[in-house]
Amino acid sequence: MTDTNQTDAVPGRAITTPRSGKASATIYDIAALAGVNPSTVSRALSKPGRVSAKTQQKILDAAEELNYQVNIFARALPTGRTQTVGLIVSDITNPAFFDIIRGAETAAASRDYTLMLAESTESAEHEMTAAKRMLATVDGLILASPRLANEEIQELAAKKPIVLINRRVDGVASIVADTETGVAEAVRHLAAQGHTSISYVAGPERSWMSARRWESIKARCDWHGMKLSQVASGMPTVEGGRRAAAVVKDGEATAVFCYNDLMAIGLMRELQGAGVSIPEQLSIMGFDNIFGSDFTTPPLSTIKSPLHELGVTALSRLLEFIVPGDQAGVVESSAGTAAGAGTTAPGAVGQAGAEAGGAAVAALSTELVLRGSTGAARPA
Amino acid sequence: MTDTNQTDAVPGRAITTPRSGKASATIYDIAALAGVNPSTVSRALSKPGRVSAKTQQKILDAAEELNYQVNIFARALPTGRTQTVGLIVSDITNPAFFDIIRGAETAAASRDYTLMLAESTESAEHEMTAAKRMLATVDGLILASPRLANEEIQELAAKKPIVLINRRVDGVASIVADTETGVAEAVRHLAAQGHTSISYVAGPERSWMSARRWESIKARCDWHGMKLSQVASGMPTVEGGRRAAAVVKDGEATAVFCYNDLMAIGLMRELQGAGVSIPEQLSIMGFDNIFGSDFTTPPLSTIKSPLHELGVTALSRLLEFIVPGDQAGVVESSAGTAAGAGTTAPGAVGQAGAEAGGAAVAALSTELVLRGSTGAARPA
DNA sequence: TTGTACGCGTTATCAG
DNA sequence: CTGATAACGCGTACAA
Repeated sequence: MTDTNQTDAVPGRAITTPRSGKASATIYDIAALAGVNPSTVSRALSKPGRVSAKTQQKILDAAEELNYQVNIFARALPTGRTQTVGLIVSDITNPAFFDIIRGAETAAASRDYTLMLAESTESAEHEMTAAKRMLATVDGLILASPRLANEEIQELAAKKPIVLINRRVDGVASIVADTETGVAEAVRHLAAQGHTSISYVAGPERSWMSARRWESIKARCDWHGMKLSQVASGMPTVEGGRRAAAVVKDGEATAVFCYNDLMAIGLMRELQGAGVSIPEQLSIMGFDNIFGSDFTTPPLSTIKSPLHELGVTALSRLLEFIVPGDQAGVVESSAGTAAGAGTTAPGAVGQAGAEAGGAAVAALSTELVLRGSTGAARPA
Repeated sequence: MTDTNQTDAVPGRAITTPRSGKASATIYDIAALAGVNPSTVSRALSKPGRVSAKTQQKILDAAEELNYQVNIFARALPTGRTQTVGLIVSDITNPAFFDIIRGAETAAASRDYTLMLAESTESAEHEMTAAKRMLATVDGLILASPRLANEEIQELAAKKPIVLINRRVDGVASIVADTETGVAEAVRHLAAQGHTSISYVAGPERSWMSARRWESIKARCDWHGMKLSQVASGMPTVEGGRRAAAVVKDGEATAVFCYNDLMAIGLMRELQGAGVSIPEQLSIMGFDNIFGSDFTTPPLSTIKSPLHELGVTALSRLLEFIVPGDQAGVVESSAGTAAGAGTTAPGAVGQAGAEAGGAAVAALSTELVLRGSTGAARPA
């Protein structure tokens, strides 16, 4: 049987489009069934304990029988809570994000929150549009590597709780991986291999993280007395990396850091296509350790980012703002710092920044992953 | 300055947690400002045209001034519409899905819908949980490669509009890529290279698409008089592919199809690790053409799926159910088939399946991408 | 502990 | 064409 049409199922049977899937049960229905008042039902279901054990049971049974399900919109109206959080990433197709996404999604699901996803396609404008749309619906928002200006982010943060990933903005909560450790290892390794001149292929201009990585590398190179230069900047994609190949090839550096793995892969492949052999003639180091970075030949040396943890942590942090009460969901129990920003009043000026539990920090640090794309420096 | 703490921003300034971001304007506010009745405002804003031009203008101006924004929850209460659709994928970290996700997200955003994302982590149970949670919130749902049983899917479809990707279930709308063309090309190619015995590494038991691909391959092999056997089945991941290596190695087949690229990559790498050279001793063919499939050595030959289009099309189709009115958003203008399932009454039995515009079909077909992992059959 | 009554922001159904 | 008014489903002071 040929099977070409892509739209429909078995012929003869129409696709069922439930116009009005029988109106699901309300607390009124269950109140009637249990012989109590709707408000009692509401109490029993939302704050267990403020109702007698037997009525509680009756209500629960009735709810079960009618397989009741709260109407979150009706609930959202009086409370403003939606049990939903948003996540905006700059590029869904960048594998670096899907670990973040999964981390956030998993953490959200485990706390009975639902995740809304949007992407900005590397555009500040799109990002703002998506953010605004989401803000109407969501209890809080996570911005991963946002391209927005600081003021725009603060503006958003004034409306709903916001947590940033890999970005710092005054007055806004943020989770950022510590680049220092990984970079220190990486530069030390390169130095040991005889490299003395390094270059950095930067990411987008608006990328806070790209600047941050540059700074870290710069600091370590200075320390080792190595020369560092930025040779280019472009889209954080494979194509962006390819575009940088020409400049890199003409440079004198014997090793190059790329803003991320995507660029590193693009750069490497383009260079190889032009006849330069990696790592004999040039060492290449990426960032993030994304899916596929070990598929290349040679496999990519890179600085691994705690992507998954970034997502999980950001979500936990966001939920702390939204539900100041519970401490659940945080995997590592940080030292002892109990009071977070959650308990401080709206405009309170507390020193919430002081807490940096040892465990949590370790979990968010970067780490060198040595593979085949780096090696000894070519003779001068 | 050392930069180790991952949680907070600049010291001295507390993180702002807007308890009550100034209650945004309601239609009452704008009614007062425009000197009309709230209900008139509602009309003017929701169904333009049913109000006089001048009051319309006054209202629009007032709304602009107060930068009014509908409260979607309040709206959802009477109407049931949320301007939100859900997408559930089986594995967020599978690159095959992110093109689908992006396609759906983009299409949704362009129609002013927001996308909710969840994953089932290859578990039917998780999938059901996620689906139920979403059902309460969304106007419709897309299930990409669901692991649910047919009855469960029909059960869901009875409540809200649902569109399946790469899965067929009686009575439920679905978008599936046509495997035939790509497979035909692939098998023909293998036959020309002298292969006479092929094997198939299957995906999960519950994967409808895995069975479908097997059938397509089987049909073509029969046609060419080639021998085909299924050697294994497992998780559709790199690891799953690795696990199949042992069995494949002992088999007599000189070429192997894998359920997807992830498995193909895993299989290839494991085999190479065991000393077998690809494609000299064994040809490997993947499915989907995911990100990274061209990074391997040799680069993977594969059958490309129209991932992005799958996402876009599924979303458009879903919206046709939700908003039967508009035809926008469909990129390719199909031949002439105007009437869709949208106009049929709830329980109507129409032959909605007959329409299969030429353009749309072509866009969803698969295609052979020949790279280095396939070659001439090894001598018997 | 439980019932009463009202508000949340919109849409929808009536009259006028 | 426009103005009242009643839902929509739930939370919650307040009273009993």
